[in-house]
Amino acid sequence: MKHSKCAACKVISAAARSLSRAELQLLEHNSVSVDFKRGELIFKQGSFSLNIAYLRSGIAKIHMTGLPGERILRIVRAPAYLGLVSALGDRINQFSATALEEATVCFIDASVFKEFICSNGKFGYEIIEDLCRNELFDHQRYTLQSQKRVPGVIAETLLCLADKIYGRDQFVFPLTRRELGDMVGTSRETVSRVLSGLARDRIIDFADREFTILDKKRLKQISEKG
DNA sequence: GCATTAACCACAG
DNA sequence: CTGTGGTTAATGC
Repeated sequence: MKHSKCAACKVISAAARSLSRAELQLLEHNSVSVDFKRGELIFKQGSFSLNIAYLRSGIAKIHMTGLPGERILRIVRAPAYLGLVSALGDRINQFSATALEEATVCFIDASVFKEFICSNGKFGYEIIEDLCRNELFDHQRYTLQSQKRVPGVIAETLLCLADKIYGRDQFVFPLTRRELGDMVGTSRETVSRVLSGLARDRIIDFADREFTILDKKRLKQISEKG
C-alpha cells in the first residue's frame, strides 16, 4: 500500500486531468494504490462503497450474484473507474470487482471525489460522460444479446474482447468456461460446445485459455445473424 | 408433428 | 475444470 503521486500518474483519468494543482494534492493525500494478483477480490458486493476504485493497470471483471447465480457484467481494461455507478449511486456496492490478471487499483476517498464533482465542473462533466458512455454501451449490449441465440452472443463476446480489451485477434482469456457462461448467460456445457464448433469450422482456434480468431468475417456473420 | 435450441445431468479425463 | 453424450422442455415452421 502506498500513496500515489497523482500529478505524475501516467494513466491519469480524463476527469483528474482537469483538476487544479491544489486539487491534485488533495487527491493524492486521499488515495492509495494497491496491487492485486490474479483472482483477488477488489471490492465485494454488499460492502460499503466508501471509496472510488480506479483501475490503473491490468484487467478486471465486474460481477454480481443474483438469484440464479453469478453474472459477469463486464470486463474492464485499465485505465478505468470500476463501479462508479455503485460508488456514487448507493452506499452499498451492488456488485463485485475481481482482478483477472495482475492489477493496480487506486482507492480514492469517496467524499473527496464527490467534492470534486461539486466544485469542479469540468471534472464532473468528464465523470458524467464516462458514465453515459458505459450506460449506452451496456444498453446496446444487453438489448442485442437478449435477441440473439447463444452462438451469436458468444461470437459477439469474442469479437468484443479482441477489439476492445486486447486489441488483437490472439489473446489469453483468463476466464473459465463457467465464467464465460456467466458472462453470456448460458451454461458451461453450451460454451464448450459452441467453442468447439467454432474451432471445427476453423473460425477460431484455442488451446485452453489461449484464443485466436482465424476468420473474423465469419465470426462477425455469426455474431450478427444471432 | 417434427426440427431446433439449449438446459440439466452424468461421467471421464 | 473441461468435453461429450443422453435426455428433456420450450419454441418455431
